[in-house]
Amino acid sequence: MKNYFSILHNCSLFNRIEDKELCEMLGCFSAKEYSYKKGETIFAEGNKAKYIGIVLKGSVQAVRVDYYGNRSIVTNIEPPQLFGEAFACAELKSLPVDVVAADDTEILLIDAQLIAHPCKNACHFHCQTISNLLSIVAKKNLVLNQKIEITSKRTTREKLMAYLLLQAKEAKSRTFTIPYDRQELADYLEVDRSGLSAEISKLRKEKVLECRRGTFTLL
Amino acid sequence: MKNYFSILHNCSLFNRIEDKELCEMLGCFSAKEYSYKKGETIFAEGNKAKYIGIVLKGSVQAVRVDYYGNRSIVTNIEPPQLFGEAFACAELKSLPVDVVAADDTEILLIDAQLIAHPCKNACHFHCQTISNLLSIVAKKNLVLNQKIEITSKRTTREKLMAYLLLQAKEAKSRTFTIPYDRQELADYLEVDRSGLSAEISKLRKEKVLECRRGTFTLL
DNA sequence: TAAAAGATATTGAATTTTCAACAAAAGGAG
DNA sequence: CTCCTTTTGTTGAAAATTCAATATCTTTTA
Repeated sequence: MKNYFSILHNCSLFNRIEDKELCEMLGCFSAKEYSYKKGETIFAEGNKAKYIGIVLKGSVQAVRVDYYGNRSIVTNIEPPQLFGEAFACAELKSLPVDVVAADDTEILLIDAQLIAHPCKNACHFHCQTISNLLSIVAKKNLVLNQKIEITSKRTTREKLMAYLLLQAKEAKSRTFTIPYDRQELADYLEVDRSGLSAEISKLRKEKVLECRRGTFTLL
Repeated sequence: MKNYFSILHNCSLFNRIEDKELCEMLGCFSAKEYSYKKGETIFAEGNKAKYIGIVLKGSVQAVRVDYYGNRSIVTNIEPPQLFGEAFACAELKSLPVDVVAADDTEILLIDAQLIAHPCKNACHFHCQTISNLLSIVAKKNLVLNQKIEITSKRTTREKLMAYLLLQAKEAKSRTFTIPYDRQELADYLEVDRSGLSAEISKLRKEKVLECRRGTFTLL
C-alpha cells in the first residue's frame, strides 16, 4: 500500500484531505488492493455496483459487448483515476458494462456505501470526500458527453478527426499518444476496424496526419 | 413560486429536506423562476456553466448542433428533474451543449456555487444537498450510458429497437409514449429521419410494433 | 536470427445509410 | 369544412459502412 501513497495523494477523491487523515480513511473505508492480468474482468456486467475502484497501476476499460459480440469501449481509466463510482453512487443493481484490465493492473477497491453516505463520526473528511466525489462524477459526465459528441458524427472520418483533435487539445500538442490500438480505437469510435485503417491511410496520403502505432501527429 | 412547491417537494435534490427548510433554502440559494417559449435557448453552448436548473413545467433538451447543422439530442428533461448540474458541478468554463425549451417551459435556476461548496452555517442541509446532488449526477451518468448503449448499435433498426425496448421497460408496459417526434427521435438516435421512418414502416409491416405518432406498442 | 504470433493495412462485394425530392397524412386556423 | 402548415412516409441514387479474406508489417519468443 505504501508504494501507492503518492498516487492516492494525487487522486482527486482525496483533495483537501491531509495525508495523515488519508491513512486513517483508507483503514476506515477498509480499502483493499487487488491485481489483475491484462484482459481479466474486474467487474462483470450484471453485477451489483458496490465498489469504487481506484487505478493504481496499469489501466482499465469500461466495455460493453453486445448480442453478437460487437465490442464497444466506453472509457479508458488510468492512475490515479476512479472507476465504477457513478454506478456505485447510483446504487445500481446491475452494472451496464464490464470493467476489464487493459494492462497488468493494480487497483484499490472501496465499499461505496462507506463513502457516499454520511456516518456519525469523522464527519469532516466525510463531507469533503462526498464533495470530491461529486466533482469526480460530474467530470466523468463530461467524458461521456465527449464520447457522445465524437460518436454522434456520421462518418468514420469525422469521428476519427473529432477524437484526434480532442486528444491534441488535451495533450496541448500536435503530437500525442492515444491509449488504444486500432481495434480498440474502432471499438471506441463505434466503427469497423478495417474501415478505420483505410481512413487513417487516406488521411496520411492527404498529409493531414502522420502516425506510427498509437502516436499521432496532426499536420 | 408557491404553485411549484409540490414539484420541488418531489425533486430529488431536496430528498430528506423538510418542507420548512426547503423554503429557507430556496431563499438562501436565491433561486429564481424563469419562463421560456418552445424553441427558446435557455443556456447556449460556450456559456459558462454557473446554474443548476430545475424543470417546473414543460420540458427541456440538451442538444448539440454541429458544423453543418446536424442536430443531436443528448437528453430530454421533464419536471421535476435537474439540468446543467453536471456541468456546473464540474465548474465548466464552456458548455458543450445548448439547452433549449422543448415546450413552453418554466424553470428554476440556482447558482451552483451555493450548492456545491460547503458554507459555514446551514451545514446540515448542505451536506444532505450535496449528497443528493451526487446521487442525481450519478444517475445522469447512467442516462448517458444508456444513450451510448443505444447509439453504439450499428444499424438504424437496432438503435430504434434498443431505444423502444428500453422505453417499454421503463414504462413497464408494451405500450408507451416517447417524448420525441420523428425528427427528434432521429436526432436522439443519431440517424437519418427518412431512414428512421422507413425502418418504422418495415417493423410495422413485420408486425413487430404498432405506432401512432409518439405512442408505440411492441407486439 | 528465424519463425511465429499479433497488429495493421488493403481490397472488393454486399449491405446500409444518407440525401434530396416529393407524396401523403394529420393537425390547426379561420 | 376547407385551406394551410407541419409532420410523417416513400422512393431512388449516391455515398459510406460493414464484412470477409488476404497481404504486409511489427513484435515476441524460441
